[in-house]
Amino acid sequence: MVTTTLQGQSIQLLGFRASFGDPRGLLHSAPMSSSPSAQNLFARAAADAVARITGVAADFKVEAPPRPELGDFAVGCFAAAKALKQAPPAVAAKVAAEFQPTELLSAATATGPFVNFRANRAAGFRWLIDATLGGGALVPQTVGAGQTVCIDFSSPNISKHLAYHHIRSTVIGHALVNLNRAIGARVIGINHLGDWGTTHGMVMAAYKKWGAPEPLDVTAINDLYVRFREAMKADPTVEQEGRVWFKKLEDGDAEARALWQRFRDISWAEFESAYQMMDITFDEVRGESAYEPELPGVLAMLRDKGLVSESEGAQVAVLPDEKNPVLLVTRDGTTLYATRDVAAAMYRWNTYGFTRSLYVVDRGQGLHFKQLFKLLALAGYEWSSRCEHVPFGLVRIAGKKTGTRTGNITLLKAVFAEAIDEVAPMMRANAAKIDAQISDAEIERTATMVGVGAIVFANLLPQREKDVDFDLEKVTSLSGDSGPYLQYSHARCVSIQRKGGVPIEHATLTPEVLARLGNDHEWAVARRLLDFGEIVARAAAASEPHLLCHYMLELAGDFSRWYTAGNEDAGLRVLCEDLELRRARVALVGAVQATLKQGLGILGLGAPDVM
RNA sequence: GCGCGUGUAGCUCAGUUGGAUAGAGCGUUGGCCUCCGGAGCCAAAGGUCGCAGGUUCGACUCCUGCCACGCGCACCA
Repeated sequence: MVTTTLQGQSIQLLGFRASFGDPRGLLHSAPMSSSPSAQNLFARAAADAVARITGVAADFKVEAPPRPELGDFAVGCFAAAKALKQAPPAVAAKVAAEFQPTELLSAATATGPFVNFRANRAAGFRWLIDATLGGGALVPQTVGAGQTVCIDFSSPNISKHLAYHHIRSTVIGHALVNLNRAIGARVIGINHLGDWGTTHGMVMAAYKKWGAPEPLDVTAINDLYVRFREAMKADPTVEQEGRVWFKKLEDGDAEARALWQRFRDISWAEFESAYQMMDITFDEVRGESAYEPELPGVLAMLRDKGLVSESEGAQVAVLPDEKNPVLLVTRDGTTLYATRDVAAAMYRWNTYGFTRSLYVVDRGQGLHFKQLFKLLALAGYEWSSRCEHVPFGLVRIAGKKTGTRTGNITLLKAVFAEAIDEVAPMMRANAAKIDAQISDAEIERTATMVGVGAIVFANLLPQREKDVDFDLEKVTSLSGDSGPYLQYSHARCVSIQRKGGVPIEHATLTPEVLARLGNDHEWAVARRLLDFGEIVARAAAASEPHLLCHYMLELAGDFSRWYTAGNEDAGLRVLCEDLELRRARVALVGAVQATLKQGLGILGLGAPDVM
């Protein structure tokens, strides 16, 4: 009922939008650049000051000076200088000389071609305490408001385990879901299960041929597949049996359907147990099979538009400037995944009317998506320009490519289990050291959070397009740039607040209280927090979770330096004797904790209170 | 062969639409526990940013060529 209504609406929408022609410029430039509204107030004030004093209307780039002594916000005067036909240092000097302090910015200094602004620290602390502990938000919801983003991620094949090489799509996709939600977009996270195709015919043929031990599980099903591939190598005619069974499945044969359903159910139960460990859910679990009823219509549509031709017995779509055509129907008359992807793309458009439709799939399938989007464009769907392949590099294990086809496979859950084992003893040792009462069940839960977090973070940290070579020892390493380091920082924040014994309800954090903050360590932390919103917006726009990973490490580093400084200089300690000052500092710790928790949540990591 | 991607410290990686002295982690060396939890902090050593040209006031960043490695290129997904 609801679906019908939605579809009806969006079909109208389609016609409506189509009449406006190519929306690419508008639709792509908006989400792809971090809009000025993602910048914090202070950075914007700095850019405005330069624009006002120089009289040059431009959206000046604001960055952090290379060294904090220089200032808080830097604006280079290159563009303004060009417009005014003056030397950049002269323009910078003029801006600095004419600058009048405001509520947000206290000073401006020219250093060469740069103007370095200093924030009014009191205003900075006030703003971020309101944004984290009050009703505000560090991430402006306006950035993604009104956008609808479909994200196809994880999407494993049934009848196989969730293997380690699935982790990047799963983890990157999950982070993108959270990033887009964080900026206020409506997000549909989609698990496009590989539950259709010749492969599944092979599994059925194998099952009929050899049977399998009961109770049937994914291992047994996958063994059938592997055995079938072996048999194919020995006798190529065996392959035909698989094709026959897939044809039966597509033709609606009852036995084939029942068998397929069983394999699918068993597989999904297995996948779900792994997703649960990562705390991942999907808004839509819709396999390729779901599009099967629509395929004849899709093919007819493509034919009507003159896009289908025959080649070597198969039906293909020939694309301009492409060496190979898109295969739509095999010579056996069965469909291929490109056909189903066309149907899925149309379904998503008709159902959701997306602003962006992301496919978080490994780089090896770049050609497939390039051709898919091209085909959609040829078919007249201008919304194909809103579809984006979000590619990522290979996962290797000990330098070797992984995957079910290469036989080099490591189960995701096995990797998690090893990481958890690695972490658990330390959790127990720490529990004894900490005052808090911790039950065994709690320790176990935290060990899972930290072990899984280590693996998740390690796969998010490098840029998407880089290959990652998996090394268990390194991935579960807890020191340095790791998920557990972030989680540890969070636990320390909670611990300090717990021991603080001072209330930090937002209403009690008066200007007088916050005025007690101000030393360089405290400010370094605050200054970092001010960047959170822009980082999240940029990571969402670029579909690059690693931007947030690196930011989180820097935030945790700033925080660590602050509380370590208290070891040598008692005057810097958060839990100082002066209760008003203590309250102000604990509030800042609370702001850090809230931000670490939000950031960890976006990345898909838990934030333990003790660990 | 064609296409896509990657090349930054011994190793793993950052480097924000071209901008200030190219930064982290691991490892190495040396410091910091009567210290709010040492999964931490500080310091030192370590770089022809693959190579060669070009554009620019300015290039790790943009363009061209080359080299190395990886991946993809018709009936699997």
